[in-house]
This record gives sequence, C-alpha cells and structure tokens, in this order.
Amino acid sequence: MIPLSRRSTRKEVNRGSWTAEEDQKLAQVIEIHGPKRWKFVATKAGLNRCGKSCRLRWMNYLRPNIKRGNISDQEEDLILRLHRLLGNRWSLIAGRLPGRTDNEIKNYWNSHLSKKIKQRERQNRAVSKAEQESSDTKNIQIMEMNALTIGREDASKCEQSFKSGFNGDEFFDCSSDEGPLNLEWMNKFLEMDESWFTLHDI
DNA sequence: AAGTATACCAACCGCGAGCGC
DNA sequence: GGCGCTCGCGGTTGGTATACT
Repeated sequence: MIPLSRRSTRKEVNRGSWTAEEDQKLAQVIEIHGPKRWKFVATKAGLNRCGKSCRLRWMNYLRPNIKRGNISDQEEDLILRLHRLLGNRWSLIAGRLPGRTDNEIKNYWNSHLSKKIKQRERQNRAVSKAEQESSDTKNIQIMEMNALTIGREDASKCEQSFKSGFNGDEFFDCSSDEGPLNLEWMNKFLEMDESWFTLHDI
C-alpha cells in the first residue's frame, strides 16, 4: 500500500513508493533507450511519474552493480576519511565506493557516522576538560603555596590573573603604573625542593 | 501486550549548472 | 544574452521496522 503522505497529492503524477511493476517497466525502457532523457523515459514507460523520480529510482535502486546490504568496516573507514577530505560531497564520496549510491552513503552518514563522530568529540572534550582542570588545580595550588611562603600580595595577583585568563605579557608588564612586579618569590619558587611537589601530590 | 521512542532509508524538494535554441 | 529544459546534487521528510519501557 502506498503511504498516505506519498500518494499523489497532485493528479498529474504518481508519488510514493515504487511497485515491482513500475520498476520492471522502467528497467525495460532504459534497456532500450539508455539512462538519459528521463522525461522521455518516464513517458515511454507509461509511468505516471516525473523524470526526476525515474532517475532517482534507477540511480539508487535499479541500476546494475548496486551493492546492497551492510557497509563494511573498510568502506566505513573510507567514508570517514573521504568526508574529512571532501565534506558533504556525497556523489564524490560514492564515486570512490563501487556499487554504493550517494543517497545510501548520505543516509549511512546521517544515521550512523555523524552520531559516532559527535560521541567521539564529546569524549575528546571531556578528556581535555579533565586535563585542563587538573592542570589548573596544580597551578592554583602552586600559587597558593607561594602566597603562604613568600609574598602573599604578588601571589594573589598571579592567581587572579590566572583565573581570569592568564596573559603573560599583561602579567609581566613593567610599564604599568604599579611598576614591575616583585618576582623574587618566583626565584625562590624555582629553587624549591622537588620533595615539596611529592608532598603535595603535584 | 500496548504504547512510545528511536533508527533506518526510500523518496521528495529546491536549487544551481550545463546545454541547446 | 535570455530563456526553457534537463540533469545532478545535497538537504529534508515521513513511513516502517525495531527496541525499549
């Protein structure tokens, strides 16, 4: 049964799913006249379909050498690599995969691969966020330690600057009204014993 | 078993390019 | 150059199948 939404809404042409009979008629005409002049083919086949619809049916379903069924791992890998290279150029990608149609690859991408990629991106983001947070925590701990052991004022300035997006040029700007920061604490910091890091699990 | 959500995929639509007149 | 036609492409729709609750 032809689905409601794909039944003819305009009286001129059939729409919706193709029947076996229609497929057969179309294939017969194409065998004689070739897969071109689709409007002519549609008329010649006695199909109440537009040329466009006939072309699509032939290209995606009736054409010989069409490979149907599951996309292999190798094909999937190739699609991924080609998509990275070409973007949504489905016909070009399909051209590199014998027997596969652009529509099939597009569908496969939209239903499988795009999700896989999104999932992978989410994982990558989570990993880099965790790494960033861990690195931030370590840096803040170092600064807190400095505040306790050396110049509290300078270290707190450093921490503040770090939290609001560290900018080296700004932080070490000697032209400011305040004059150059007292970097003595940093020298002391650089001289610190490695054991402190172990002690603080950094 | 029934209802709902999600996945899959065939087909449609709109647009732009190419071609002949 | 302008127009109409055909073709091909990519995005979208919506029916069906399957999974889940």
